[in-house]
Amino acid sequence: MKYLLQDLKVRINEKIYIKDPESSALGKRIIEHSILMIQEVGFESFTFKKLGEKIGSNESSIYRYFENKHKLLLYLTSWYWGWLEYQLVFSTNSIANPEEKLKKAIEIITRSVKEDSSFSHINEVLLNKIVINEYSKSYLTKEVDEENKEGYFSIYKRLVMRLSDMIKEFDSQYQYSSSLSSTIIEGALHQHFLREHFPSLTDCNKNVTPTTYFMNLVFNSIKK
Amino acid sequence: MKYLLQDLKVRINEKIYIKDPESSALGKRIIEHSILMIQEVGFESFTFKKLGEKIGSNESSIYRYFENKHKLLLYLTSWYWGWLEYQLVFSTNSIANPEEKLKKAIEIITRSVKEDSSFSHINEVLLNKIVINEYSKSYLTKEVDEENKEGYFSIYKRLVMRLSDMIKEFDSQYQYSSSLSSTIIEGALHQHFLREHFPSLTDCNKNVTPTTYFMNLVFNSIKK
DNA sequence: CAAATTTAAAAGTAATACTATCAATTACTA
DNA sequence: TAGTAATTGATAGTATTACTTTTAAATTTG
Repeated sequence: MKYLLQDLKVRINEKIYIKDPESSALGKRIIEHSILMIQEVGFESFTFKKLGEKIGSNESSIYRYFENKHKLLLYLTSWYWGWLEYQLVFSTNSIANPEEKLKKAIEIITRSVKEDSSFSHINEVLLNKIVINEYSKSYLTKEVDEENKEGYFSIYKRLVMRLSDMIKEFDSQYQYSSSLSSTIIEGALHQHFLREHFPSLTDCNKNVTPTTYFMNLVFNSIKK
Repeated sequence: MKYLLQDLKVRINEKIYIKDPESSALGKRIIEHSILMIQEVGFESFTFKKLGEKIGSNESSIYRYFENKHKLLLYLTSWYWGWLEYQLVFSTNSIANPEEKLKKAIEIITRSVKEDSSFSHINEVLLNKIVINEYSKSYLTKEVDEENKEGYFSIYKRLVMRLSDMIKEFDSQYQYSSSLSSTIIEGALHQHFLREHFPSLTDCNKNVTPTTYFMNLVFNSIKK
């Protein structure tokens, strides 16, 4: 898997950035250290000025890559969903049995990332944490409809639909495959968050993972 | 119901505010118009300065009630959850049958608020929309653990636990009542949001409500 | 090697998120 | 009902954020 991903580039909507950060050393440094910094101080306290200082570069240089930090968040989270989508497709592609396939899909989507693997400048473990803590903020805005029209969320939407399709393939009678798919993807992030910060609101802990819970939920609720 | 709620005051953790907004006319105007304004411009663009202008009062006067807009959001959402909890308890209290009780609970928690009812200065319909769009932002912060310790989320937690208890009452064998409860409460907000902004990611629409979906999900997944 | 592009540095602007001071108003209390 | 306390409004001020602009130096590319 590692090897296969080596040269994969996640394709991000070009309107999200001004200049492709993958196209230069500075761009890659911006991505690398923005992940470290957002994880460290949180998205609210994160600024381009601080990031500039950290990477020994100037604020204005960063603005030539991203219009603002919201767009950078869109970039990072799009990258994450694209990376996850790749894993999903790669791992389920060869599975013919719909049940097995769906099981594998849920496993990949709900597990937490524990190994920083394939991309030199992108730490997927931290990026996973950023998605858990910050992804909602990228769409819970007044501009969501415009940005959706521009296609800023298309990778995420494609992922939800892929899982939805697998649910339908497993049980063509089930009526809520899209809602269930979006519930799993969003709900998994939420359960990971609760496990960390509100343990009394979840049954997930050291032993029980969100994967266990969602696997049980899905396979009990459909195809009875 | 309306009449019964008339004199109910939702009890909010005293550390959330500096001065109780229920204790003065100005305080009530702050609450009333902050709801209108946050709904109108979104939480990010909302400022105490703008609110002051709107209500013909001074920025600094608002700061005497709330430390910052984050605390105000905590106040508003706590109030909402407290109000919802009251409805839940009131409506399910007399139901003895665990299945019926749970059904009623899910209905109350997942429905959208369509009538501005009981409190003169609080518009519950708009507040419901604010909770859908902004609630996550109140806990997806670096300060969440401290604030949780201070009890800022206790009403919400109590609500999740109440629903969790009802699930357990209905099926004592089910192992994930807390996770399921938190999934329903958070997931309902999410499905309402998707219905509005990402219709392709949900099966909820004009006819199918989040209530329909969650009712199906819950009663198929437990007590088989 | 020259031209084009990219980056760094510095300075500037408007808005945000407050804090402090003081005077005017209102409320409460003896 | 006068006196005191509490509340509010007005003004001003600070530090930070979220940018934009300009210019010059460095780097890349053809």
